[in-house]
Amino acid sequence: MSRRAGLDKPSVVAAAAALVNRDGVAALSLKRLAEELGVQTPSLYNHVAGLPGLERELALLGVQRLGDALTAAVIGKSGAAAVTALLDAYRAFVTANPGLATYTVRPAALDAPDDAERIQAEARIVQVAVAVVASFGLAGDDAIHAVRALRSVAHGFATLEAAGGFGIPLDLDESFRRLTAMVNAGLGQQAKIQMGSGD
Amino acid sequence: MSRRAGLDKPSVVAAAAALVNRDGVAALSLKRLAEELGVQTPSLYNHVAGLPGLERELALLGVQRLGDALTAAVIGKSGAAAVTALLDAYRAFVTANPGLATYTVRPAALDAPDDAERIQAEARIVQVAVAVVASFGLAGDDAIHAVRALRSVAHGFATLEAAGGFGIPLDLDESFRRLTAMVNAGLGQQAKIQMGSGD
DNA sequence: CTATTATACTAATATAATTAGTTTTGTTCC
DNA sequence: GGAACAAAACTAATTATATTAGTATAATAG
Repeated sequence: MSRRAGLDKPSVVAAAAALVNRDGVAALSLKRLAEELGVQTPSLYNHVAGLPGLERELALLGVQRLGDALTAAVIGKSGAAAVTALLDAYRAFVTANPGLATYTVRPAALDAPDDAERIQAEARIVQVAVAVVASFGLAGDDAIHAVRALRSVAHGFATLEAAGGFGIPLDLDESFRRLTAMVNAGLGQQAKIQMGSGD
Repeated sequence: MSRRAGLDKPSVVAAAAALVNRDGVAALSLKRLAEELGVQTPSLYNHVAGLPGLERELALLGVQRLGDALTAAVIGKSGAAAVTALLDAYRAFVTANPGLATYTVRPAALDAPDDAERIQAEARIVQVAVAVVASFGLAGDDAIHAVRALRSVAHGFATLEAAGGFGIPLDLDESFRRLTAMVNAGLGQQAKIQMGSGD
């Protein structure tokens, strides 16, 4: 039994992510995390800058992983297929990482305007979404409005689902399919209007 | 300067609600709340059952106020006008009460299945939403799917907006108008399908 | 006016975050 | 292989908060 636990920043952050995904963000404490890692609480300060620093790392990890998932989901797709894949991937990410997903909501720009790494990771997600709506024929302000709609729908449904907010025993997949269809129809309508205005 | 601060449960909960709306739910502590009320921390235990009890009261207050707002918004309306009013009222509530709204997400049934007061307040909101989609011509499972869509859209947009999640300087009201129009179009489509299946 | 209750208090305990300073382990360089 | 260095863990101590127990005082009912 060596005195070295063999920790480093990634392993500490990964353990914290597992903790918040399992027991919720309210359950995160350095004490508890240290116990799970078989180490004394102050030892964690060798790897993360206290609780605020750990939360920053969780936010970065969450945004990066979400960006990876969304990017992978839409590769080679366009139009309605891309929108459907994007929404499904967002929902799947939140379902699989309910704790981590919580940290992806508040933009870095508000609390840490100098955190280029986080801001860049967030920008990548917006870029993916913009590309998806572009493949639908939307550009400019229309594209931004459309991205906001996509994000609202995906975030709203997935967050409520993860929080256990849909109590009635009726197929959630079907609810999400219908919501996705509604979004695709709405974006198609928008795209038609936009093309018409180009004359 | 009397020794009595004149507190009671409603005033303590109201002060806590103001605190979380102003500074966020993470800023809520009995210490801080007691300071704002000009009292020592343990005195709060005469009015609420510690921090967990206070959070329960905030959840109840939030769900009741949200129910009031939604009910008032849709009185005398039906169809698309009712849906629009419902979504607008939800968004306005979250904007005006970002902290309190946080406590309305997780259903009481999960943590406190015996808390009849909270569960009833939550049921009232569902009833209002069901009535709105019924006025649109939706019933049964279709109504439940529609209510989930409404809630996802409203919750998603309003939560992201309140969290400052929409960074790009483009009119948020216009984004919400388009999202609302999309929902109304989608529900209208659903209603048409449902009527057709009745033959 | 007295008895009762409610409200606020002080004192004490427990848990968690954080800082400071120390020890031990692993690595690098000669 | 041994010395020097850096990294990672530790112990000890401080601070902040929640909570409980027990006490005193103000408001109120009879």
